[in-house]
Amino acid sequence: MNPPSNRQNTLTERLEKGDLFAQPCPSRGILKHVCSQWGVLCLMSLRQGTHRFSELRRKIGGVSEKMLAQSLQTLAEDGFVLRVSHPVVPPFVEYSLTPMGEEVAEHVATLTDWIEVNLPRVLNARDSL
Amino acid sequence: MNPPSNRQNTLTERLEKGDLFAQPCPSRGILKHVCSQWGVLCLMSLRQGTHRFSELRRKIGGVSEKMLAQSLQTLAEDGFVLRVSHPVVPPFVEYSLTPMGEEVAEHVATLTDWIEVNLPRVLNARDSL
DNA sequence: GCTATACACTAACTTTTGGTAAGTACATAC
DNA sequence: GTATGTACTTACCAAAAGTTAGTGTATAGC
Repeated sequence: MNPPSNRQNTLTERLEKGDLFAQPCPSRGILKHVCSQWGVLCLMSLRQGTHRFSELRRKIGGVSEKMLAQSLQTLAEDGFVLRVSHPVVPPFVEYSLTPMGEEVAEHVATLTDWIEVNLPRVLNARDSL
Repeated sequence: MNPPSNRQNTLTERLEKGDLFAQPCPSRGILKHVCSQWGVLCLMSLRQGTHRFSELRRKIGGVSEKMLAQSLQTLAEDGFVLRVSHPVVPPFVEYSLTPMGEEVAEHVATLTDWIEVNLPRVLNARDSL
């Protein structure tokens, strides 16, 4: 008969489900990675299949190599993107979505689709200010 | 005579539907506003009803007044948020979602919900690196 | 009457992040 | 032998985000 909740348990319980309104919640970080300008574009690109680094670079207009590498790295760390490096020269690296990545990407896609088709409405709203 | 407005026409045509992969597309800006750290939190808060500035400030853990004001302003400019200022003293300002705001907010919510419930999976993926 | 607080901001300043340009090693094409 | 492509990294600078303090007025507590 132990007291059921020590500090560990309450912390774990708290983290079982995220709360974005809570300042220290790690879900905020994930949201940042997924919603970052280049993060969403990476996810959207990879939804159409495996890509090499340079393919992504050409596809995503305006990314710098630094930001692309950084975005892919954080997405890989979060388990959304799989990085496969073939040890050849010149370098050959393939990026693809993990199953978890496909899930988020799908939700992100519905959002970006909405924005793309409703662009005129938004521009209209801006004009009529 | 005067410069032809066919430039505006081609521009308008181009902007009829956005393309996030295109560098100069204004949908990128909208995405930034909607997906910004405080932008999403504002939308999620307002989905639960009209709020005053200070209510939002208390609800969204960790926002500074500057960033909250800025986020609400850009969301209002894009037509997602309605700002109603009652000319009384002390100030009384109410923020709510426009119909268009409710639409985006819904899509953002499915994303944030996914992140909140799948937090453990992501944290797990990070640990097993 | 006097101080404190609440309200919704804004402005000045500092820190963090994002973006740009260049460098790396090696291979193929011209 | 020069140019190009590959997947990055590093140093540097500009832009964004965060922090702190201030604004004017009205209620609340002492």
